[in-house]
Amino acid sequence: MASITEVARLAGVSPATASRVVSEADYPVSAATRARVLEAARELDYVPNALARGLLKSRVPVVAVIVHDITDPYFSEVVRGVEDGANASGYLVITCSSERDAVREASYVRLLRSMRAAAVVFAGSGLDDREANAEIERHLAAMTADGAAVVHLSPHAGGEPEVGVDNAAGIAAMVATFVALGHERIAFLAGPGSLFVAQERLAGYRRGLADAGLSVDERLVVATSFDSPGGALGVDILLDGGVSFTAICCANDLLALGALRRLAERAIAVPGQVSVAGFDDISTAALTAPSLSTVRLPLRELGRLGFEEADRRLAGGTSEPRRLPTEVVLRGSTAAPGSGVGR
Amino acid sequence: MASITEVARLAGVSPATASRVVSEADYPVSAATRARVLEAARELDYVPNALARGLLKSRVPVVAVIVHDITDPYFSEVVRGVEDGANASGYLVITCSSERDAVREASYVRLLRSMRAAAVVFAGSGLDDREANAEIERHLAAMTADGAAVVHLSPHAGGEPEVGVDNAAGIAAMVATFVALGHERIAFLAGPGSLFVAQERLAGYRRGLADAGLSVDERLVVATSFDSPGGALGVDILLDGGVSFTAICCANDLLALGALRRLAERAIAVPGQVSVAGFDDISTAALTAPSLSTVRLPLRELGRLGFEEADRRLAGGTSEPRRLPTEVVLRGSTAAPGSGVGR
DNA sequence: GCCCAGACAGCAAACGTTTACTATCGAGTC
DNA sequence: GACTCGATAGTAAACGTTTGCTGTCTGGGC
Repeated sequence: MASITEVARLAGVSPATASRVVSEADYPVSAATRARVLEAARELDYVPNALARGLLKSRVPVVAVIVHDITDPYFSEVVRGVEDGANASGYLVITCSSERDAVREASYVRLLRSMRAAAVVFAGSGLDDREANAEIERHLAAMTADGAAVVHLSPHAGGEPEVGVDNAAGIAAMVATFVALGHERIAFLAGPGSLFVAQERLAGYRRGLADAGLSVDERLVVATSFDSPGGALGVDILLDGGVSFTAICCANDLLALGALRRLAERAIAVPGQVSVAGFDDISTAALTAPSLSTVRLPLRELGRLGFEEADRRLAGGTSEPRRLPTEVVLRGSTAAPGSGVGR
Repeated sequence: MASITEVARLAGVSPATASRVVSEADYPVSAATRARVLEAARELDYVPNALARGLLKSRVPVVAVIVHDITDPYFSEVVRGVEDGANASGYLVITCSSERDAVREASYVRLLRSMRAAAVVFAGSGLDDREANAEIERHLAAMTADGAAVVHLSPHAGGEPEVGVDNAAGIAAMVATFVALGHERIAFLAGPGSLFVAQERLAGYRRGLADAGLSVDERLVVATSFDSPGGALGVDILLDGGVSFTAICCANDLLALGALRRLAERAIAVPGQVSVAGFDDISTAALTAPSLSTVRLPLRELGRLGFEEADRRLAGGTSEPRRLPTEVVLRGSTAAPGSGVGR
């Protein structure tokens, strides 16, 4: 591959001048010289070496997004949002999927540090591993000290996200919607208690019930994994527990999808007997039968704002934490209380 | 951030020696010296600069995956497969989403070239843009000449994929399954004719019918976009066309999901009146009601093998093109012919 | 007692840029 | 006519590694 030196030689100028032309530096170069350099660059199919450039500037125009699971629609939507912003600003986006393994997350962060990535955006909440988290914090500290930006989009061990979503308010709004429809016995599929987001959403459920003057029946709160098998399992636990309820509120859509499926398998009509609602509004939520009522999160915008926050920090700015609003979306899976299940 | 020079100074050795220790070079270093260097590195929280290293080796341990749309489960599953392989071999995976825009794809490839990525894996098939494709080819040529690996997982303008899936055989098998169930009037939602994959799948449909001694009714073949709105639109076109059929075979699951939804909206029973099948077996295919019969593609394995092929090429090896087998998965959306629709 | 090999360590060049500093030149200023 | 200044161009250092080459030292073989 041609280097700037060769371009300079072909154009009959010094590497410095060639560099000033191709990197569009703010430095005067005569029109004639400029043209000759450009022509030489074109002829040699010159593409600047980002490594050499990055080595000098100790930063490479890359923003990394760390997600729990790239196949989870929640995350891919956020990633797309980050890309929207980043690409418009000339950054490349690296997506790193930790598979919910803190050690893996740590090694990604280490690699990003070693590559001098300009920014790291954490899309998911923190994981549960003291040692790995300590390593991550060390790397992050070094990176920020070096001028890189770090942004969280979910609550994490270090505290509040710089840009986030009001999880608790969202769930509370869904609960209020159920109550308005006439439901009083509302179950909650909570996801794993170790996840910060799950904790916030559970808190929203409690708050929603409290706001409506209803008390929480702990037997109706079940914690499983954060995916559709977890939803199916949750329904089994609920049903086999025998406690009565007319609605199931889920901490995310994947749980709700699994719940819908298992309810169908166990011949329980939705929303005839039981209403179901999810959270996130992933694209498949509209495709199920019945279609899923849920709480829409502006995921793509969350990602975009996450990038913008990073960009602002990169430029030396700063700002207040920000919480994006959510919106209840009613579809086919919710209705006034039906016959319910349990005694 | 500490450099190897500082580590060397703290350990009281030369940078060369320090480098040989931390990079685990095949060069003798006395145990005592080694220990001192390691200790110094630990103390300074030293992390090697991947840019400097890459500049010297003119390669950075990164493999890039180029996808059409990161939110499409097909692609995220493939990406995960690539990650499986790459992470195990010490590579970082960069995911680049072209949004089906060849210009954007070209600028990604250019950036990857400038960053000296070790390998580029194209997950989706080529796009339709002569000029952008020419630029991409130029970059790719330079990269391969420089020792990088390029792997395609789908048919593209340059020819057959190095590792791929037997699309035509998969669709043909699905058609054969329909025929075995007793269907003779099988519609096909084809996706955009400009996509190579879509072309292969359409060919599979034709072959499947031919194998069964059935002729193709062109009025039952409808080309739309490759997503769920496309599926809904396709159903509308078929239904409004008034031509009779008892089954719909779709070129991918997203199409089938959209079709299922629209059929439900138009009160057509699945599989009571019409059977539906998809292609890909994305995870939501099992979550719909009725659950979707489809053809399972080993997407994750496709990604993993794609990485392995790249790895092999990086090591100077080469190999024959390879086609992965598919498998028909029967779920709730297919049955023996029902009353059908149309006259 | 001399020579040689092998183990170990350091020097310095090289990778491809960018940029602070210096040099040249012509034009305007007094 | 000497001086200053702005516009251009070039020189060389620096970013952080790796590695070929050149030593130095120790021990063993003769």
